[in-house]
Amino acid sequence: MSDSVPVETRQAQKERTRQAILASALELSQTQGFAQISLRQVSRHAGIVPTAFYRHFESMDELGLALVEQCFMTLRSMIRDAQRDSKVFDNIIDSSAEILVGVVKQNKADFGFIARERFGGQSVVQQAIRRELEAFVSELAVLLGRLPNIENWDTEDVQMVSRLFVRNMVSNAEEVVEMPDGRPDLEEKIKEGARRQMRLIVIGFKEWRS
Amino acid sequence: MSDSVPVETRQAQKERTRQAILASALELSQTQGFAQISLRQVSRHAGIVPTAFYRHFESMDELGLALVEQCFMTLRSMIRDAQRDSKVFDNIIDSSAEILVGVVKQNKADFGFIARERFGGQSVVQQAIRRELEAFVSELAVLLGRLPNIENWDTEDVQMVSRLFVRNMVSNAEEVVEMPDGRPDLEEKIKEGARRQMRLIVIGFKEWRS
DNA sequence: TGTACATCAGTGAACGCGCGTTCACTGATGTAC
DNA sequence: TGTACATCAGTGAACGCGCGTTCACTGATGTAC
Repeated sequence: MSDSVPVETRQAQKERTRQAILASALELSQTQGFAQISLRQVSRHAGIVPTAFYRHFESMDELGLALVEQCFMTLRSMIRDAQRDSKVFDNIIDSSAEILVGVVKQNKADFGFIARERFGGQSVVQQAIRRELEAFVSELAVLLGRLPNIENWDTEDVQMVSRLFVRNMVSNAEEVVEMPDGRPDLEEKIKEGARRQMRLIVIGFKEWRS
Repeated sequence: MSDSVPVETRQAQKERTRQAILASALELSQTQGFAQISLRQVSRHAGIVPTAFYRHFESMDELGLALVEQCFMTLRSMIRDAQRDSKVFDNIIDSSAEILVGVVKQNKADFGFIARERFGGQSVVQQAIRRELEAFVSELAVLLGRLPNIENWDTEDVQMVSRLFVRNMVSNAEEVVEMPDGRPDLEEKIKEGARRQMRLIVIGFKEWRS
């Protein structure tokens, strides 16, 4: 291996730095909120000089949008996995609560970002998150519309229930994110709360329009 | 009226300035979020010099806490009025939705502050809001516990339902706050959504524990 | 393969700016006599 | 009532600091021959 053979390609090194910037921004925004962190802080944490930041993002706004995209990919993959999981068919409520709490716990940073920056963030980031959340409500509405009790509802009602579910999902995610580490008792409590809320809503389904 | 007779007492003038600071901070945080605004911006908007700020608040943190208190007073007075309103007894759901949308619309700034700073704000402000919201959930739980369907539930269940209501209240408040002015159609849609969500939860009450 | 040139991620100095906070001050309001 | 002093909300200059952004640069990686 001579000196002229690079250990890593230029492209790979650039990608590594980009990921370092994204990870730094996500970590720093956990304590302070994305809108409060500076380009210089992110760069410092990522181990580059402030001017090098511009090789990857035009501005903090653009970095924020990249983070939104990343966090919603995590959220979407959660739903995809839940759909594949056969246990979900046997017991929608319990397994949904289980999956929700588990996935959120594994991805606190991502879900925390969505919950936190949905309001209070920079307006560009806020708008992006709201757009994504609204899209997510519609996607979930399609899934819900296939369930036995709901298949004959009109579109607006299904959309409303979907919104109710997403809201509670976000709220529960917020709780898990706030949860201190190493407190399985609290985790179980949140899971139980999520289960009860969903059961309450589902019971409502049956009697709806009566 | 001689020159030596003051038009306004020193104390009254000081209170006026304090209110100007609070109002300025509330207005400025609507667009940027409280954590993003500076002591100098608030002072400028209130028509005083930055150093005069310190005559009223020790820091921006203290100003934030004062705003939290102010906003929750608005929220509590909403509930108090709702309890007094006799229409509420005839039709809890419809009149609650009506009151919620109406009051929030009249106090967009206050409710917006709570919704926005609950996450993403400075940590002191965040903590204060969460404490107040949790207290509010408990207060509402006491009221709910007196309702016919619920009076025999165990405490935790009532607390959970109360949390569900408060969450949806906050979510609906968020929607009203985001609502552009002069769109009665949107307002009606939110009101209708709130009505449906509450009805859904109330239907769940009846079948609970079945 | 070796050489000569191009690319471009990361550097480091420099800039002007708004920030929070300090300090000694001013002058209207309030009070004691 | 008038006078002399105390109080204190608001002033204005000054400070050091971190910020975003500019610019010319460096030197390893990539490419053409």
